[in-house]
Amino acid sequence: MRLATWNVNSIKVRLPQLLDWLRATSPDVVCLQELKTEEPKFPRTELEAAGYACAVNGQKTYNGVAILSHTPPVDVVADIPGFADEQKRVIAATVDGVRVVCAYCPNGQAVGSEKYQYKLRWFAALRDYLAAELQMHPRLAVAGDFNVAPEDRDVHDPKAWEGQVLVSAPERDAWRALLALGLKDSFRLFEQPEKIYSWWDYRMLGFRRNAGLRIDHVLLSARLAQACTASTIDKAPRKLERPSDHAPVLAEFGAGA
DNA sequence: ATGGCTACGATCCGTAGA
Repeated sequence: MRLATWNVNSIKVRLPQLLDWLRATSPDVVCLQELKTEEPKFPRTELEAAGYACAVNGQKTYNGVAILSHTPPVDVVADIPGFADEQKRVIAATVDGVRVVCAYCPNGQAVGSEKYQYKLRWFAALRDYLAAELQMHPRLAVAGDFNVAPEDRDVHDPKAWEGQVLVSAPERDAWRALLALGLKDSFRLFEQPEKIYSWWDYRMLGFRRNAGLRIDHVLLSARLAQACTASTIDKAPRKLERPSDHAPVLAEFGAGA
């Protein structure tokens, strides 16, 4: 199974690129974030024609997540159960016996802001949710835009970013609380080149300068981590005209999963 | 020089992203 996550920053604008990328890459499961559209306007027909069933949790203008899969997703659950939240940031489904949680974690805007407090509350709720999911599903993958660069090596200029939102100590603590559940960062299961990122600012020639952050991740339960054979970031879509500011992240599992 | 871009929904600017 090949699983991917991609923050597309508007499904409407990025649909042609997504369809091209699905044809070129043929992932079995794709987690999408920042659809920025309501479910009725989600391009279900086009994606079904491309061979993907869709589970969608949409919202006008902001947020919005979906799971696409060759095998239709079952036991679909939207949002974090028991956590009151207007924002559509989570959808979960089971595909081929793998429980997939697609997450668009809050940005946090600025350390200490109202949105930052919300981000930390949200991560606490996610941790509790994933702890319960792990009890039920030994084969669990959590894929999405986490809006946290876990370590300094995930940051192009750690000195400039020190203490800022996306890298601050409380955010990294929230990330490590997910790892403490037994989840593994798929990308770090393997030797990787240096300076690999998943997001580059549209401004300041961010991509050309490789001034990026690694904030999009695939977390795996122990069982899936054992069976994981590769995890990569595909920079190709970021090079296109009118790209998303995020690149897709992939994780692949062997038959032993 | 702390901006610079992109998307959205309402205009011809404000909000948000990260």
